[in-house]
Amino acid sequence: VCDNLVMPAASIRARVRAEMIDEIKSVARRHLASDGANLSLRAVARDMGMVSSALYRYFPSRDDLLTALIVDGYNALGAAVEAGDATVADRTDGRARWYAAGRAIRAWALARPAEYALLFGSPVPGYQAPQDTVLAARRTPLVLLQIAALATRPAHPVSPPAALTRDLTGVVDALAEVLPATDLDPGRMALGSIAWIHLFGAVSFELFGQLNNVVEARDEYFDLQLGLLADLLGL
Amino acid sequence: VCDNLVMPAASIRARVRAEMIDEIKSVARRHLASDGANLSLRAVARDMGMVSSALYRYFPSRDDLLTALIVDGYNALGAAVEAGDATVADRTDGRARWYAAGRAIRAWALARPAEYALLFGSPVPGYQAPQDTVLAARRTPLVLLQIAALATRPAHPVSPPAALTRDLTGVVDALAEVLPATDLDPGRMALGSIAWIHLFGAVSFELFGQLNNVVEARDEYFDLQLGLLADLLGL
DNA sequence: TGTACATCAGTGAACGCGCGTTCACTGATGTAC
DNA sequence: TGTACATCAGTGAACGCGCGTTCACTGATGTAC
Repeated sequence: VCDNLVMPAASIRARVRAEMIDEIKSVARRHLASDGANLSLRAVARDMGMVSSALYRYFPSRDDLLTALIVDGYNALGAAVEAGDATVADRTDGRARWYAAGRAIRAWALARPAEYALLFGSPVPGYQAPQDTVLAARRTPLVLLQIAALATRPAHPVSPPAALTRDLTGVVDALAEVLPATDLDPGRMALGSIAWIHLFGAVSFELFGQLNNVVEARDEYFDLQLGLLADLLGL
Repeated sequence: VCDNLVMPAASIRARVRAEMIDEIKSVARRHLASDGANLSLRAVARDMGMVSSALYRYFPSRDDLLTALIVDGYNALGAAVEAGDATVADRTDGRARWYAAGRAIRAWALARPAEYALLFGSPVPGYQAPQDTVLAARRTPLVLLQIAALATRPAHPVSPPAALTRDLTGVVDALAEVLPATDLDPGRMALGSIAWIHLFGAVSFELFGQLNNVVEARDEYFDLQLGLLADLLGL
C-alpha cells in the first residue's frame, strides 16, 4: 500500500503487468480443469473480459502460456512436496519423511488433477516442452532422492548395468550443487529414481481413472504402496 | 473368394459393412498418432475419401468411435501380453513369464504410443468411458495376476487393510470364472495388483517423456524394474 | 513544474481455418411375391 | 424369372459454433527535457 508512494512510476506499471500475467495464468488453470490440455486463449480472454488479441501483450503464443503453466505446476508440486517433507521434525527419520513427501505428491495431484495431467499425462499434441521446464521438473524427485539418501538399513540389493549407472550419475552430478552430500551409491540412486517412478505410477493410475470400479480404499492402497517402496529403499 | 458365391447376398453387405468399420477404426488410429485424443471425424472421413456425414452410418457419434478404439486397444494390448507370456515354454517358471509379459506391455506401448495414451493417459475431456471398456481393460492385469499366483518363494510381507482386501477380493471374484484356480491370499493379491500399477508407472513415465534428458539406457532401466517387481512378488 | 514525445495496453475487425451433427436427397443393393 | 418395394450407403449443403494469430487503431500512462 505505502510502497506505491515510494516506488517509481515505472515499477507500478511493471507490477500491474505482473499481476495481469498472474491472473491470466490463474484463469487458464481453471480452464485446464474443464477442457484438459486443449487450452483456448479465446476462452481465457473471454473470462477476463478482454478481447483475445490482448493476451498477446503478455504471451507471444498459446504454447508460451502452456509452458508458463507447466513450469508453475512443477514448482507448485515441488513446493508442496518440500512442505510435506518439512513437517517431519526428526530429519533423520527417513521413513517418516518418505511417507510425508509421498502423501504430499498425491494430495497435490488430487487437488489439482488437470495440472497434474498437464505435467505427467499424455503429451499435448504439437507441443514441445522447452528446456526451461526441466529444472523445475527435477524439484520433486530431488526431494525424494535426498530422503532416499537417509536409508539406514541395507536397501534391496540391485546391480544396475553400467549404462544406467552412467545416466543416473550424470543426473545426480547435475544436481550436486543443490544436493551437496550425495552419498548415494549407484544401487541406491537407481532404487531412489525407481521409487519415484513407481510413486508416479500409483498417483497416475488413480488420477487417470484406472482404479474406478476396482478399488475404493484408495488412501490405504496408496499408503500400502508407500510402505513397499520405503522397504525397497531400506528406509 | 469362393465364399461370395455360397454366401447369401445379405451377408455380403454385412461383411462389407464390417470391413468399412475396420477401415474407419484403422484410419482413426493413424490420426490418434498425430493429433492425440482430439480425434476429428472430418479428418478421418477426408482420409477415406468420404464426406464426413457418411461416417454416421457406422458410428452414431464421435464418442462411440472413441469407445470402439479404446475397447480394441485394451484387447490388442491384452492379446500382446498373452502372446508374450505364451512364449515361455516352462509354464511354471513365473519369473520368466513375468519378464515376458512385462516386456510385451512395454513393447506394445512403444509401438503404439498414441493408443497407449488413449487407454492410460490423461482422460479425454468430456468423454465418459462406458461400462463396455472395463472387461477388456482387465485382460492385461488378469495375465499378470495369473503369473503372480505362481510365486514360489515367500513374497514381500504385507498386511493389506481390511477395506482394501475387500475391494481386491471383489475384483478377483469377478475374475473367478476366467481365472479358476485363484490361490491368491490377500497379501499376494495386493502385491500383484501393485506390481501391475508400478509396471504401468514405468511404461507411462518413459512414454510420456519424463525420461527425456535423464535416462538413455531404457531397456536396462525397465528390466531392472521388472526384476525388482518380480522380487517383490516372490517370483 | 510543464510540455512534447515515446511506450504500452487494449480494441475490433478480419483471415483462414477447423469442428460435430442434421437433413433431405440420390442411387445402388437386397428382399418378397 | 421378373417385377415392386424396402433397405441402406453415401452425398452435399447447411447450422452454429469454435479456434490462433495479425494488424491498424485509440487512449492512457510514463519519460525526458
